Amino acid sequence: MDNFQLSRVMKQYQVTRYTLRQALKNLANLGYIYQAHGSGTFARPHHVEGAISLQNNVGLTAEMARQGKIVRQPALVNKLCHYQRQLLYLRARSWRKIAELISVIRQRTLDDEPFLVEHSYYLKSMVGEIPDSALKGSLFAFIDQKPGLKVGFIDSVIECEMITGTPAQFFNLADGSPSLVVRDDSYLSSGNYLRFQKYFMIFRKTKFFMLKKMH
Amino acid sequence: MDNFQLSRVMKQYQVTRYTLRQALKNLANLGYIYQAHGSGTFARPHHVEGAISLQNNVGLTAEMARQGKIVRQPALVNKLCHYQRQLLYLRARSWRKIAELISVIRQRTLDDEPFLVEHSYYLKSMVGEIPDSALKGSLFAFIDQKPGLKVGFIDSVIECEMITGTPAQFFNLADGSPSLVVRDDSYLSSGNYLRFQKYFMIFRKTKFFMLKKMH
DNA sequence: AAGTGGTCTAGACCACAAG
DNA sequence: TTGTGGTCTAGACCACTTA
Repeated sequence: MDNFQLSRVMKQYQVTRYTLRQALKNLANLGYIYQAHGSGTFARPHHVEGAISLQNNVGLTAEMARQGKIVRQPALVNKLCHYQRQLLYLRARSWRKIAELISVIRQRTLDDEPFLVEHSYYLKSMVGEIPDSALKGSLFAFIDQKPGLKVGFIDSVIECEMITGTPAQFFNLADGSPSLVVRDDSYLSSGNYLRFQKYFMIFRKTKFFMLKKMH
Repeated sequence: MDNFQLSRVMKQYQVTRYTLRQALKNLANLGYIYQAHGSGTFARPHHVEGAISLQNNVGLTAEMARQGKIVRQPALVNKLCHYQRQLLYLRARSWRKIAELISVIRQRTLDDEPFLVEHSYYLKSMVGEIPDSALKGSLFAFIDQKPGLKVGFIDSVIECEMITGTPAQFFNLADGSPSLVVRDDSYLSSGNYLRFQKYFMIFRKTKFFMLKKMH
């Protein structure tokens, strides 16, 4: 008579079925478990080795750290960081007016080998000035700590591009080599536009993972 | 006094807030609307032009058709379809035993130009024999119609690979050209393994889109 | 028949945003 | 203060799987 699992867990954690199902659904959407109608809820084998989950919300560094790999911003790179204001046409969705942007270019290594080049463009009206300490450390933490700057959702576009110039040099690749490119548009919880980013990733070391549930 | 929107919609469709919120959440997860805590629910501008949503569940053909583009399996390609049994080591997650597979190779065009090459490997114990009519038409429809073969979820891995041989020839590209590659592992609603697929996509015409919500 | 997942009603409290 | 989104309790019915 101890085999009804749901009731047991409900009692154990003192929650209703609704709450428990919300939690399980979140795990299912991330691919950690699956729910089979009529038979039960089951654990799933671990994810693809070395792949970056497109559904994670912990950031790239933490995502790779979970797999025992280290993403780092090498010391030499700090010299290359740009910190400048730009007056640009920002074309993001139906958003088409002149805005003052702050651009940041950073490079990162994976286990001390070249991994990605990140170009970020922040709306200055949103973030204000960015201190050097934030540039060298975690820009994510700097944004997150500012009141009213909670990122709500991000549009991502993934494609393959030929690279030249600085990214190619950082990767030790010839001009015209392919690269996986991710273009992100970040919005606040309020729906307001915050920034866009472009990640150039070294294609031989980059795999993206995602789970698709068929309604 | 007509400005309370949620109550109005609840009355209009005769549903409770729970049901309405489930529906809105589904739309939000697909990126069609966003919900801002305290202010309301808003429509979002249309998606990136020409991009393939990784979260769609309508199949590639319907996805592109929604954007006015036509994915087709050209007549000449049917001659190239393989239909053979193979005895292979199938390495899918913790699944590692000898299984009889049915392999299908198909090519597709986008607006009558080369677009992708699809390699599929079905567990014969699941699908049985596949008639020629299904190969030439919609394999998706054939699977879906068989009782007990409802696809529940799919693991996808996206990367960039150099291609040679048949895919390169179909794309009119030189050997060693880059290609976007998607590897899918499909599972039934019951959690049982069904098939794996590999899509080689012409990189200049391929963009993937997805929305990431930060809990 | 029993236990499960999927869906729904009805009602409640909190946090947040805007007038 | 009002209306919103986010979360939760309590209870219900249906569809599905398994014994």
